[in-house]
Amino acid sequence: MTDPAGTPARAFESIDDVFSVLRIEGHRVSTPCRLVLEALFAAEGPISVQRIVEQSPIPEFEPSSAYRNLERLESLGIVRHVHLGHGPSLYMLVGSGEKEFLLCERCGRAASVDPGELDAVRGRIQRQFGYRARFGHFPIVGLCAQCVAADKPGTPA
Amino acid sequence: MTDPAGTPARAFESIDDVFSVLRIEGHRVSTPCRLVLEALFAAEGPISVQRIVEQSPIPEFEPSSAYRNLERLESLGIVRHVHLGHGPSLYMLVGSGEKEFLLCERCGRAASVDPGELDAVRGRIQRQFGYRARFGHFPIVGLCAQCVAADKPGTPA
DNA sequence: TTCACTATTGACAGTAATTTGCAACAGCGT
DNA sequence: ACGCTGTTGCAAATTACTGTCAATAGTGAA
Repeated sequence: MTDPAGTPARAFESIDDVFSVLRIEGHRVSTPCRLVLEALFAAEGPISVQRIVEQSPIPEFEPSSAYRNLERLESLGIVRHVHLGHGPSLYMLVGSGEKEFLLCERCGRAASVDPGELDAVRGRIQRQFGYRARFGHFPIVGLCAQCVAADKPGTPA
Repeated sequence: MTDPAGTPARAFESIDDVFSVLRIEGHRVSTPCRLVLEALFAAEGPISVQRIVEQSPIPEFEPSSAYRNLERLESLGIVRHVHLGHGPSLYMLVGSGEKEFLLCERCGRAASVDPGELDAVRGRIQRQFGYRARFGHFPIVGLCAQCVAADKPGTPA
């Protein structure tokens, strides 16, 4: 909902939906491609290339192939990635529950929320600066409630 | 203004102020240390280690020394760094105009604003999620006014 | 001013996350 | 089943750092 002239944002019900799209677009559905998508469909949240590769049953599955597949899937609007802190990029399927992220720079915990929840924040930023903020690629970074509390003078660390 | 139990946030008028603090804290003012600070004082905005090193007149000045000095200066609250996009960390002096950043993920331009300008946004985020957001380390990322306009249906790319 | 102590350096190797080059291989339309 | 060419595995390259260590050079004291 509300995706003006952006990514298609179609939701894929199953892996086979994605395979169809890939073939229609003239791509091949290879084993690494399949493995990447299986990992993404199985994952709870955003996952790293390392996780994708090491949980695969085929030992010769290379990170470079995972990167190449993810890159293509991303260019087709099927996958996107988020940068949570200093670690590697984390990949997830588009459409299956759009999320935006708040990251605590102290404890490292990331909270994911539905985009609607950030519309007020986004609205204020757009009115004030003309920016349309997206917290799905780079999160909102700061201190979470717990770390804010731990920071308060009078509260011992 | 408003720095509850955080970094000292003293402003350094000159390089020599910094040198004094370093010596008082028991550190030595070496040539690389001097070069790093000169680069930071001369810079218009946040700069990379690469820029610091390659604009130095001493050819044997190593990036690793720059990193070590920046790390210490940062731990003393004299320097901080920001991540603008996928490139290397960018370093700047603390105190000489606290800034927070808005980054356009399309055109790559970063706008810097005074923290006060983001207080309304920050307040809303804190009330809604309990997070105290800081956009001085990771920026607000989205589309700037120009790129939003270019994105509008009816406006050719 | 010289001395000695040791923080800091240059040089270089190491690491993590990717990216690139290329010959061999394997999807897929026919 | 065939063959075209998109993809792969493998290896080497790249980028942004981080770690090691003997040599050097700031600093306070003599």
